[in-house]
Amino acid sequence: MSFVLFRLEKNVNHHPQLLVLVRSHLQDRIVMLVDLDYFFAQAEETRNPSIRDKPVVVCVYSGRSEDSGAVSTANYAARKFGVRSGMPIGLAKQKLENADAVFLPVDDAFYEDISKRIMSFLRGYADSFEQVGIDEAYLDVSRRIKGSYEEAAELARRIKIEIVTSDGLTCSIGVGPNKIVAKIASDIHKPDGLTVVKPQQVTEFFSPLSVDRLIGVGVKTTEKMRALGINTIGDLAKHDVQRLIDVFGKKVGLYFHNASSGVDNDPVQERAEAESVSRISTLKEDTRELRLIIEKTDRQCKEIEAELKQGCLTFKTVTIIAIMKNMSVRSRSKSLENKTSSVDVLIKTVYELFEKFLEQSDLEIRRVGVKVSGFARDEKSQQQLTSFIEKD
DNA sequence: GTATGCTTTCGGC
DNA sequence: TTACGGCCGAAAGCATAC
Repeated sequence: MSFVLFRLEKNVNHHPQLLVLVRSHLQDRIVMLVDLDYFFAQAEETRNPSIRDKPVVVCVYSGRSEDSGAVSTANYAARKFGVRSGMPIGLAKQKLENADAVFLPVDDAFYEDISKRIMSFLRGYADSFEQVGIDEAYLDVSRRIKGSYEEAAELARRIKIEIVTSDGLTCSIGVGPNKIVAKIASDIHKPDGLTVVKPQQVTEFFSPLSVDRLIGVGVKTTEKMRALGINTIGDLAKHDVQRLIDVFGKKVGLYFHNASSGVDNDPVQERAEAESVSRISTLKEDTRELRLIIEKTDRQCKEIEAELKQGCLTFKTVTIIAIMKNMSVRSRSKSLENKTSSVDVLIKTVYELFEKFLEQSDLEIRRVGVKVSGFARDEKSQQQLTSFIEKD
């Protein structure tokens, strides 16, 4: 994206008026990030208000034993006890001993339903719209707000009221000149926050923040940066670009450099359809027995087939995923000669990949998964579906 | 030299 | 003291094909 911008500016350098036009169009944006607070847990609170004041922990149970699985989301009452997303359920239970906590299984269909309603009216407030995951969305409101941050804040307040009124949920909103600033702004006062960062405030706002506030900076990258003496976003902004590129690679290094100064030309736009579909699940026990693995993956293949059928999609590449006893992740993939939608081909390919994989490794396997990618529309089944709908 | 495929790693939600 | 989900995408390094 920044490459396109560079070429544009280079070409219009001979035409000063055009340059101003391009620049103002790209730079004077107002972007909003709306993030539904602790979404799954809050959704559960609306369904059963009596749990509102208790610690609520929404879990993905793996089914292996009573408490095996991980925490998906916890409300703030639970977070006060140190409960975090991704944490083992058993550990969360220990932290919440005698706290009168509520543990609930995830109910994806319920959350999806709420999300769809909210996203569809949010879309109506934006010049352009980009949903991220189930509970977040960017709104480019530049045109309808005409460059006024005061009006943007007013719109944000209206949106917050509308979400509370329609679905009883609070959200946190960040407003800024681009997606990165809006995202970090939304993060700063949670829950039920509203933070507006104007262009001239970006440097002051960013400098003292820890680098891990940036999207793309997780545990590993934070460690690497710490080793380079980079702790805050301000430190990152002062660091030599070439050094960042040497350490993190060209694309990521440049991204860190620009992001740290609050520079981001990434447009707000609807995301494309998914490029892969996968299923992964935990085995009853760790094993190296092909039969037990295939029992699980056969079901996964059938689920994947059903999902692809809805979009009339064929696939080209099959990947198997194995999470070993020690939690290390392994994968193997194969690209087929021809695109297909056949579940039999999928099942057979998965079998062969796992058979070969087992010969190459000697650790027991804990979780297994199947992924397909390289999609294309299957025109034949699309026509059948269309004529079926027309007849109806 | 370029395009594509395969595998791994990292990170977001 | 341990404990441990299920998705998704981006990118890099390497191998191979053309």
